[in-house]
Amino acid sequence: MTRCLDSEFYSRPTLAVARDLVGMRLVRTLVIGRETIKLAGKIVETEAYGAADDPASHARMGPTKRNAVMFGQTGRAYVYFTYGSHHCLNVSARSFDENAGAVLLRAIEPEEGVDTMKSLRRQETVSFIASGPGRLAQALAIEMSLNGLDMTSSKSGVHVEEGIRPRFVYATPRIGISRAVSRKWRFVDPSSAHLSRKVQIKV
DNA sequence: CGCTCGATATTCT
DNA sequence: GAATATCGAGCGA
Repeated sequence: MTRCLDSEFYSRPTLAVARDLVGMRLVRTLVIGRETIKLAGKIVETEAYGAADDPASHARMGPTKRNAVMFGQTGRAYVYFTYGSHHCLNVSARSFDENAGAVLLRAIEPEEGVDTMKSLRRQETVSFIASGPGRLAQALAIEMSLNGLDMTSSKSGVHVEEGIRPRFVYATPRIGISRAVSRKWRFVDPSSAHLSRKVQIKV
């Protein structure tokens, strides 16, 4: 039995949590009638989002109905709907001296339940089946009803297990934002071929 | 391959 | 009214 990451793990600086989640294993448990389906994959890409001091964060203006989870207990699923068609999955994480924070899960390498992910995505191409926050959410059947879910329990439906982390991770600017572009708060597994975008290597 | 554009909920101005 | 933590279709080279 692999250890489920607990609130101690998530109650650390958001940046550290985002970095350390790379290499961990994201697990989604779907119960359909009498059947239990397990979907899982290695996290290969994350982004950290902070509080008032982070102009790119949903939490920058203070708590609202949408971002409330970022201000609550750590280790909770922060799910939001964006661009009118996509869900994104985050996990709340912060140290005690920060008042909001979350880590956006951007990409996994599918390991278990690949066929179910394909049918949820309506795609056959496996290489990018869960690469990109919208695709990841669709491949794992993430919806608004999961917002606020306790991810520190393996019974909740979504949790993260201990995994083998790479020796180091790349830190790059976050994707799709226009403020605080220079902050390198995106973390990727250097050896993964399943990233939502290729890492720009400086020459 | 790379670029443009439409979809369209939620929040901000 | 404008922007957005996105994706995929359509088009041209």
